[in-house]
Order: sequence, then C-alpha cells, then structure tokens
Amino acid sequence: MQVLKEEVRQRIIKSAKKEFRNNGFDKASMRDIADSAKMTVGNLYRYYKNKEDMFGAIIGDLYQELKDLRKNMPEGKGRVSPLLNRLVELQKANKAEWLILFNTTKSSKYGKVVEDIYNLLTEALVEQFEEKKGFDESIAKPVAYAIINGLNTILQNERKYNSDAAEQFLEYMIKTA
Amino acid sequence: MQVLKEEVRQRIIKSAKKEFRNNGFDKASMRDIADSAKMTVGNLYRYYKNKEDMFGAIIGDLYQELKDLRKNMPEGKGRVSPLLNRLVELQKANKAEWLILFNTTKSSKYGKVVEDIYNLLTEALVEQFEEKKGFDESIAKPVAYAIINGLNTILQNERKYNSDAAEQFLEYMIKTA
Amino acid sequence: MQVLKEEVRQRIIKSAKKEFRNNGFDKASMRDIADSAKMTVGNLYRYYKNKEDMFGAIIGDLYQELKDLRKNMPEGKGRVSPLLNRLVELQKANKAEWLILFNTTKSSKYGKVVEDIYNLLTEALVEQFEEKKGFDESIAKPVAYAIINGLNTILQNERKYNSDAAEQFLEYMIKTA
Amino acid sequence: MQVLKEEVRQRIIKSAKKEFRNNGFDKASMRDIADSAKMTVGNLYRYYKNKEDMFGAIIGDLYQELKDLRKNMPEGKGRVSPLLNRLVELQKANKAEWLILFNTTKSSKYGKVVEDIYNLLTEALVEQFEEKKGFDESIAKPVAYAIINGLNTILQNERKYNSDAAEQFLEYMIKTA
DNA sequence: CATGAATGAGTCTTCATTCAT
DNA sequence: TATGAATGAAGACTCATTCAT
Repeated sequence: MQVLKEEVRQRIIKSAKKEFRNNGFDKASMRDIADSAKMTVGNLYRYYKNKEDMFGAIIGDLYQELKDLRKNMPEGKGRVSPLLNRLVELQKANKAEWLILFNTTKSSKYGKVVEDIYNLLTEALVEQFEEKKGFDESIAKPVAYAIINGLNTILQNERKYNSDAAEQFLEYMIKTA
Repeated sequence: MQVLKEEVRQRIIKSAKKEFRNNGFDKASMRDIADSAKMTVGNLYRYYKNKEDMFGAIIGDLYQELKDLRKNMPEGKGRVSPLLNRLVELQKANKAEWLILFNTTKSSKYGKVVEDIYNLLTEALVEQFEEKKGFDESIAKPVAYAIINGLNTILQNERKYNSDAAEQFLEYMIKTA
Repeated sequence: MQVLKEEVRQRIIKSAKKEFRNNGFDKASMRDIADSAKMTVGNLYRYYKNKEDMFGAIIGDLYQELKDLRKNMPEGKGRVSPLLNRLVELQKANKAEWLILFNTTKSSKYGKVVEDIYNLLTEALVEQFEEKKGFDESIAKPVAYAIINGLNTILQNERKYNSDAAEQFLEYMIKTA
Repeated sequence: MQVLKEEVRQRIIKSAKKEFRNNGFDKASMRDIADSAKMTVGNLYRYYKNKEDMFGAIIGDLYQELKDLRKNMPEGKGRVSPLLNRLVELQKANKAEWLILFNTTKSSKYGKVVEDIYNLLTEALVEQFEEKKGFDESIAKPVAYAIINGLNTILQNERKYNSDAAEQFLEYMIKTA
C-alpha cells in the first residue's frame, strides 16, 4: 500500500503529538509512535532526522513565537494584559503543541523557552504589584505560575478551547492586582 | 563494619528523595541512588522490593494523609479555607515529598491522589463560586490548579518554606471569591 | 526525458567508484551513490543486483586480468621483472579500480585475487633469492608486500600516475636482489 | 557462575582483540565480542564505557608510545636506523595491538598516529636519500610504506615474532640507501 | 548482611534491499 | 523505465532487576 508522502507525514505527526503529550519527550518511544502511525520505525527516520527533529517539527512554530515574545511585547508598566492576551491567543492557536511544550523538562533546549515565559510574566506582574499596595512582589512568581497552569488546565480539559472560561479565569486572577 | 538496618534505610531514603526530586520517577536511576547512599545496587533491593516500592516509602505517609483528606475535612460550604490551610500545613511538613508526589505522572497509582486533591479543591471552590455572583463554576477547576501550582512554586523556590509568601498568595487567590 | 541505459550505467559506475574508493566496500552507502549519480536508490537496483554486484562491475575487468595473470606469465626464474612490469601496467590502466580492489578485505571473493597476486610475486622473489646469496627466502613475502604497498602509495598520492617514481621505486626495491 | 572481575576483563579484551583485528573498528560488533566472550552485551558496558573506550584499552599503550615517538627520537641525519629499531621493538612487544592499530581507518583519532609514523619515517628517509646520489626523495614515501607494510606482513604471518626475518628484511630495504 | 557481576529487554538510529505505483 | 516509500534486521548503548558468592 503506497501512500502519499504528505499523508504519511501527517500520520506521523498525529501519532507523535499523542505520544509526546502522553509521555513527554524523554519517555516517548519511537517504536510506539511508529506502531501508532502504522509503519515501521525505520520509516519514521525517512521523514525526521531523529526524535528531537520530530519534536521540533511539532512545537517549532510555537517555540519561535514564544522565543520572540519578549521583544515583540511592549516594555514597562501595564504590559500584563497584552501579554496575557497574546499567550491566550497562542494557546488557542496551538492547543496540543502548547501542552506538549509546557510539559517538557526544563533541561532541554525547548524547556528554556517555557522558563522564559514564566519569567516574563513574573516581571510584568512585579511591576504591577509595585503600583498596588497590599501585595508583595514575592508573590509575583507564584501568581505567574498559577495563571499559566490555570490556563493550561482549561486547555487540557476542553475539547475545543473554552474562550469564556479563559477570559473569566484571567479576570479572576488579575482584577485584584 | 556492620551497619544498623534503620540507619541504612535512612541513608537510602535520603538519597532517593534527592534523586526523585531532581529527576522524577522515570529518570531516577537506581545506580545513582545507590552511589549517593554509598552502597551497592543490590543492597537497595534488600530494603525495597523495587523502584516503585522505594518511591512509596518516600511519599507513602503524605499519600495516606492526602487520601484521607476528603473524609477528614468538613463537608459543605465554607470549606475552602480549612482545606487550603490543611494543604499548606501538609506542604510545610512534607516539602520534598510533596514536590515529588505532585510531579509524578498521573498514570501511576500515586498520581490518582494528586488528581483527587485537585478535585476536592475544585468542588469546594464550586460551592464558593455559587454564592458569589460574577464567577462561573467553570473556572473552579483552573483556579484549583492555579492555587496548588502557585503554592508548589513557592515550595520549589525557597530554601525554607516561606510562610508569608504562601499566606499572601492564598489571600491573593481567594479574597475575591 | 528518457535516458539511454548505457549512459545511466556509466553515471552509476562513476559515482560508485568515487564512493568505494573513499569509503571502502562496507562503508560505501547506496544512497550516497544514488544521490551522487542523480537518481534514486531503487533505480540502482535495476542496473545492479546489489552492492556486491555493483562492486564487481567496477573491479571485474581488473579482477579477471589479475586472475589470469598467473597463467599468462612465464614460469621459472627471472620472472620478477616481467611480472612487476605487468603489474605497473595494470595499475596505470586501472588506477581507481586497483586501489579499490587492494583495499578490500581479504575475506570477500575479490580479496582472494589480491592474496594470489601477493603470492605470485612472493614465489617469483623466492626463486630470485635462491640465486643470490645473502637473503633468505623467508623475506620474500614481506618484500612482495612491501613492493605492492609501495606502488599503491604512489598511486594514491599522485593525481596522475607518476611513472618515474614507480620506476625508481622498483629499481630501489629490486636492484639488490 | 560468578567470576572474578579481572578474569572477565581479560576475556573481553581477548575477544575484542580478535574481533578488532578481523574486522577493524567500524565493523567490529559489540554483540559478537560479547558472544565470543560468553557474556551479554550489557555486561561489556560495565567494563568499558563504549566501543571506543574498549578499543583504547587495547591499543592505548602502543598509541601513546607512537605518539611520543617523534619527540623521543634523535633529530637530523642518520635517524633512520634508530627509528626502525624502535619500531621493530614496539612491534615485537605489541604484536596484536600493532596490527589492530595499523588497520584502523585514517579518519579516527587513532588513525592519525599511524599516519604520523609513516610521515616520520618518510622524513627520515628523505634526509638519507639526500646524501646518496641516485635516488630521488619522491620515493621516500613509498619506501616508508613499503618498509612498514613489509614488517606488518612478518608480524601477520608468524606465530611468534620472527626477529631474523625482520632484521633481514630491514637490511634488504635499507642497505642501498 | 552485603556485594557487584550479570542479565535481558528496552532505547534510538542506520541502511541495504524490495515493491507498489 | 523510474520513483521513492517502506521494510526489517542490525548496530551501539542503558538500566532496573536478579543472584552467586
């Protein structure tokens, strides 16, 4: 059964997404991906140089967007809102990829970006907290993690992205600040 | 030099905690644990049946506490606060174990408890949101995840548990609700 | 664009020669040969049954010449010179093939011929040494290998075969004997 | 069947030597080495970090000697003899290792040394040829290869190193120069 | 009570060869 | 006549677990 290249590539990506999402990069098995894509392991390597390359094919675009986020965002005070809006946008557009990327171990090349996003949001929150009395900047970091993990939860649990929930959740998280 | 059984067991647990915390269950290496505990791999297996058993010995107590949490907590409205207080208490008392447990994959036996805690908090929040206008119950779950992940971030980043930060963070997360 | 069979065959042989010479039989890659010949791997197999067959197509003629060498050479004393002259002739005429063949592992079918050439020269030298005092026949074999490997070195290092060097080298190797 | 570590290490080295000598580094198979040493592949790796490490354990000493040869040899004219004597000495003391090393591909880390030895001998010969009329320096390189390959042939063919043959062969190769 | 040697199934990856189109 | 997708067996290497001593 001879198949078109592009169709095969899609099948691989689909299987790989599932595998990476369920098991993370390290525990994802090329054999399992191959089985699930109904082909041999060897054939995987005709499409992707190696596991990392395959991973990159999946989360590469999102990875770039996130890497560029810092320089594409306004600096200084009041940047929390635009930043969050952008993050939600990216989440919506890259649901599976986002979850895969954010479950990657920090040590890998791709894990760095995730860390950086947390830091970016933390910084933005620090500035915001400076304005308001009552909250110490020491909670900026936990709040940043809270926000992103909360958003990820929404992502994880809805078949289609629940924009309402995201909006409401952000309102909840931010309004006090 | 004959060593007391209990002393050895402690050495193992100490090394295993470090290893599990740094690398997670899957990537933790029995050999590294043995090396760090200054003994041979074989000896590890005299004290613990296998890797999972050793894991259980570490997070077992906390695991029990969390499993019993549901029946030890008051039911009905207004249980958010006591629940959170109890969780913070447990975190403080089991810092390393908590982080190890909450970074475990959901699929394992121990992952279930973590899920259950998220659910318990979610339920409590649902009730609370019902009272207040303005927030839908659909965000109860993300808020629950936000809270716990925020707390974990505090745990992860301070050498000694920063109670102030935890308190402040909870205040931030809850006061609107 | 339909291509003539013979032209294609030549392209393959040319690429294969380069590949075999650079990497030897085992490390030569069919894919690289195909790429370098600007065709697909599958097509290679329409022209040659397999890698070994392709190898045979390259060194086949030289292989035959060398196989027949024994019966085409005069027997008895004084055959060292004509033998060496013939070898140099063949080297000049089959530079790439010669180097490919002589770098092949002894175990293969083609390795046998190489061994046989060494033996033929050894035998001729034995006779020669018997005449002269001073040299034992036990060094006939090392001298045979020395001669051929020395010639190969010349082959390997000059862009165009350096006849002077070959002549001088042979003179050096033989004059005493 | 529990065995002493050192005995096992010896068994591995013995099998590895045979395998490396027969097939060279690249084609040597860890599985075959394990089989021939009557153990599992995994166990090989308890003794040697990887294939290269195992290779190094075999030819490491000889490799060092050869690497240091240049600086341990006299400079200037008349160094051909001492150099050859030293080479023969090393050959005698490291028969199997020598043959393994000299059949290694030039590209590897260890292949460099072999090349260097050929060059060292070539240089020494160039000087010698400058003195004598009649031979051009262009044959220094082929003569160097001839000498070493001739010596290797002796090594390869005798069960115990045939010192007489080596001596005689060198006399044959050198006396004219 | 402890050692550490050994196993075996698993991992990613490569490549000559085949075959549907 | 040619393509290139797919296969399958092999390669080096890792690691939790067992067991003889």
